[in-house]
Amino acid sequence: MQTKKEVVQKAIVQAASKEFLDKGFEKASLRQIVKNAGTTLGNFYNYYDSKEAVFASIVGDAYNGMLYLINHHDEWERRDELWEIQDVEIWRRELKILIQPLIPAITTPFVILIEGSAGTKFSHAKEDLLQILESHFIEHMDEFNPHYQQAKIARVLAEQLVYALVMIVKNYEDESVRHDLIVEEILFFAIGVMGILKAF
Amino acid sequence: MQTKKEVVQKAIVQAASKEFLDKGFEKASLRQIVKNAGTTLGNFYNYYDSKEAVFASIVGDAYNGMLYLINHHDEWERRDELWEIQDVEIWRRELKILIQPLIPAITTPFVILIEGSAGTKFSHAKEDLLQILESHFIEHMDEFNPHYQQAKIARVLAEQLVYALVMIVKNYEDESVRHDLIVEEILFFAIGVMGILKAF
Amino acid sequence: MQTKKEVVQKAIVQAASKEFLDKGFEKASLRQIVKNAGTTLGNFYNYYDSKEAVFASIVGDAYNGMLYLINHHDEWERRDELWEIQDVEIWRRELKILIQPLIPAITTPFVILIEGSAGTKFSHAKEDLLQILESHFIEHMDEFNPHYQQAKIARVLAEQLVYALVMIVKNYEDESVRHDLIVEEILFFAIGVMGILKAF
Amino acid sequence: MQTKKEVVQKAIVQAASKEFLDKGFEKASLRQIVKNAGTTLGNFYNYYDSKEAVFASIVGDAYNGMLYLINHHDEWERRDELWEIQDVEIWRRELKILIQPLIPAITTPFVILIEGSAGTKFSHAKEDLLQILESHFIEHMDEFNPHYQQAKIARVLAEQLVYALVMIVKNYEDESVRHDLIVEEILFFAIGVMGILKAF
DNA sequence: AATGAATGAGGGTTCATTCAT
DNA sequence: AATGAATGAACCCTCATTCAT
Repeated sequence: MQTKKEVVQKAIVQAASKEFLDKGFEKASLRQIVKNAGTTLGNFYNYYDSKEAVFASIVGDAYNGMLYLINHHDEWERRDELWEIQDVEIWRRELKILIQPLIPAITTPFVILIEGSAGTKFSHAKEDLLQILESHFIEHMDEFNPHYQQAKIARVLAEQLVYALVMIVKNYEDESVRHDLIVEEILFFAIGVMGILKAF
Repeated sequence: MQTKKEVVQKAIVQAASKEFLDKGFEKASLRQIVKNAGTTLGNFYNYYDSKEAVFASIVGDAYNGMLYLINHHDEWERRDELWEIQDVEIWRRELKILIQPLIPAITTPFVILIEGSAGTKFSHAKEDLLQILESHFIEHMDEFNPHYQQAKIARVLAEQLVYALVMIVKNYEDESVRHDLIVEEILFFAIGVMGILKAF
Repeated sequence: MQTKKEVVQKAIVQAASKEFLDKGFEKASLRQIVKNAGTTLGNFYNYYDSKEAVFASIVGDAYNGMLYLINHHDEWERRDELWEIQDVEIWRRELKILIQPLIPAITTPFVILIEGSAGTKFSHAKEDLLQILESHFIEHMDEFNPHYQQAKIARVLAEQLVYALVMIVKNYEDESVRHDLIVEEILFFAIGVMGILKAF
Repeated sequence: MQTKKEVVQKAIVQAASKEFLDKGFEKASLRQIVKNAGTTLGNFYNYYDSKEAVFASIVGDAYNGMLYLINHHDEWERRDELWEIQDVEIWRRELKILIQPLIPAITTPFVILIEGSAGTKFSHAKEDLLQILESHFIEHMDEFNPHYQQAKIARVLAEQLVYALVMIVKNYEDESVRHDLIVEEILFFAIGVMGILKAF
């Protein structure tokens, strides 16, 4: 029946999510997944066509969300007046609102997509995100201080920002905790970037 | 005899380093390593007892160095007066010197140890480093501002600092470039942390 | 009820026939059959007990017909006077009539039986037919020329005659085309056999 | 050692040849092959990269030989004067010589190539051969009797000629027996074709 | 009559490791 | 010191069939 099917399907998705999160797509074992889901290997294929199919079903939305963000990155926050503000508390307050629409995207599937998609058709996702962030940073850094010497750091910053988001999701499950930490992370990030770009 | 042996051994270590760096211990293929090293599977075992043995020989020094740093972390730089300085350029200059002894530790074996040791007896190394950093951060943050609310960010900061160092090594081979970027990263990091802790 | 059942059953038989014809019994996929029949795996077993059962229902009549022909092969055409005729056109005309009763037997189920029954209880059918034909040929050849040296060719001739009929059915769907080609084939066959048996 | 390796390799090739001959590429089971070869599945991959690789090593020469014959088919026998000869015994004698160079090509690997290559990169081989034969036949038939009505039989004839060669190899292992039967088959074939084309 | 979830055996393939030579 | 054949477990996937609903 429908009911039973959904139960097993959810069990598979949950077990698969954990496995993909822990080991990534390639090292993930279907045998382990179905064992944890309480079903059998053969039965798995009544629900998904392949290991990659269940992966896609898990990260699909996160991927499309990311694509949307990337394709609309020119509409990202242009709250340039913020950069003049010196009061961190005001920053916090503003960021908390600014970040709001991003929160639903920063979830376990997003982490799996970024960290565990090697060997799948999504393997380029992480690089796509990093490149858009890197060029975004370089652009901002150049606006802010065209004489800055260490433009190469942009790549490293992009990687660590993405990684920070990933780690927040991995370490903390509570949504409001995640929200606070993402705000704090971006605050930290913005201040750090500004700091290395100008005296203060 | 001795000479030839060393040549092969070096070839194995080099090929294995590249493989471990690219794929991590578990995904690394011994067949690929010996092929790139120009020897055979059987002969590999004349040099190392196992896949893990060659891994250990590669990351061993980095691990011990890391252990030393961890065990002597109470002797870490306490240039507290720096925190009063507002001029970023002075920070840069001082950090460049301060960082100097750390540079030799931030190498490919270190990256392999941190990123690729899952499945080996070194798998706890990353966590050990992260915990010492995390508690170190918490300590400093508490000194700096005992009223700060988001202590949980310490964990995330620790992870991203380590990750940033890893990325610098992975993305840039030139040593002086690495040095500059590490300085810049730590500068960015310090400013960011200070920023979220207090108004400025 | 009855009506619906027959519709489904016919759909199954039709889809199965195509699948068995294309791939033979063993390579045929039940999943493919039910998909093409517009029903489900489970429902298939309300109509047939097994993959082999539907196979049997398809080839059963062809098999019994073949059995009948084999068991009554001593009553086969003995139009011995034909062998004296030299005019091919007369042969054609006579064969066209002689072949008539055979035509309804040379159909898709017959082809499936001969070509696709490996792995079923009908797997011996092809061999049975070949043996009767072979001994039939040997008998005729011996009558015709007792000094002929290559009696072993009888086996090969039997196989290729059967195969030719199979190919005619497989390649041409139009019944009158089939009829013409069967006549031509048997004509070709008879002339060839006579040819290698004697000068003419 | 080399010796041992060759023994196993030969055992694999022999067992695989039998399996491919009996079941064709797709239905052939590697597990069955290695069992009959007296080795293990894992070890098989020390000798061949894949199931298809061992298949290719078996049929490769036969395929190249066939390609050569196809590409040089315009140089095939043009012993047109033979067609005027009425004495079958002379035909036999001439064919025996004419066929000689073809014999080494008509072997077990050839049979596997023609009958068992579905699912491999050689799957088109049979069709290639059939098409060249069919057009060859049509050409000759048209020369011989431009008014002949049943040109469609050319396809059927091509298929049964190839099949006859396959059956000769499958049924008889002795080389001289094969030679005699191939001669007889082609003799039968030529006479049959001539017969349906003209009165005699 | 119909669904499709569940099972278990088998398919080809890759792997680190052992060992006789 | 060097070879690579041999092993056995694990990998993802497909299959015909059964059965509760």
